[in-house]
Amino acid sequence: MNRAERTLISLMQSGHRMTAVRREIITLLAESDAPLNKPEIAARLRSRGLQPDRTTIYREMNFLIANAEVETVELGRGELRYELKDAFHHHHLVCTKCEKVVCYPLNDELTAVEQEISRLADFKVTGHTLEFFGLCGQCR
Amino acid sequence: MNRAERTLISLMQSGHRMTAVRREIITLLAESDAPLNKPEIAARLRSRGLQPDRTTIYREMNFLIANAEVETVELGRGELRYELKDAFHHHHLVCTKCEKVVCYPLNDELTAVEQEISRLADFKVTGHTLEFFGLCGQCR
DNA sequence: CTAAGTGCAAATAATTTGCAGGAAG
DNA sequence: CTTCCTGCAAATTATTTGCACTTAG
Repeated sequence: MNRAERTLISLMQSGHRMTAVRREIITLLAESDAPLNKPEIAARLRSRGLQPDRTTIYREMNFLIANAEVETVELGRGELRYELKDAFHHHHLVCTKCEKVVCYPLNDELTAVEQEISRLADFKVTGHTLEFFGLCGQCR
Repeated sequence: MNRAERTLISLMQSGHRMTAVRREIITLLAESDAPLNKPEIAARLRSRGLQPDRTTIYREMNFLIANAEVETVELGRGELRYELKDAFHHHHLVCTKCEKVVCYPLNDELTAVEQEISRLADFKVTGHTLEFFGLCGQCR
């Protein structure tokens, strides 16, 4: 069972309906190796024969986020990108020249830092975002 | 000489003009303890007696970024926030309940990670963004 | 004076909301 | 059948561009 199937089944088992738009958004996010923004999602739906109204995409992304199946990512351009929630926590390497994005998993390099913050700053850390910018192999 | 004055002088020494809007944006960013978005900047300019057109604010933020005096920050809401470039590299603690933001400096906790990325992923890291989310002392 | 900055209008794009009709289960 | 989903319209907000006028130096 792949990522898309797992997500589809999880939502249906929670009693949610499975519409064509919902199924295809989940599938195309599962097949993408980088987070996508809304225009990209709309374009990929079109190439799959679906042309939902923009409103539907807005509402569907909110639905998927509310149901914890999708996460947002920000890569420095003031826009939200979306990716399927994954089993493993990961970050991104963003090439500032060709804009390519690849995922990069980190384990507990930050847990010591987060504990130090809780201690020094009176702040209970529950999450973080970490993105790296630079030049990919082809662009350097 | 404070941060605002340093920025003003740096720009003028580079041959740039110092207009009222430019001076006040720099001053209010220097006085803010958290990055501001465009509506917040507009509101603070108004309370200082300036009501520039939105266009002017867009252009001025682009100018300050192009001249490396201001940086953008993204805090998970799909919008850009702006802060004066500081002498020390820092990150942010964002309270997910009251939305308060405080700065948090880190030294070289990530340099080992970045070196590992260069080695393992064929990617030359030139920068990163790191933001922490959680509950501040008053909200936990 | 002259280049840079500004306001205004216009065009475009992004986002949100309500409502009525359509579809999943 | 009943609830959820969807499209459409409308309102609001955000962003960009051109052009003529203003101002800093």
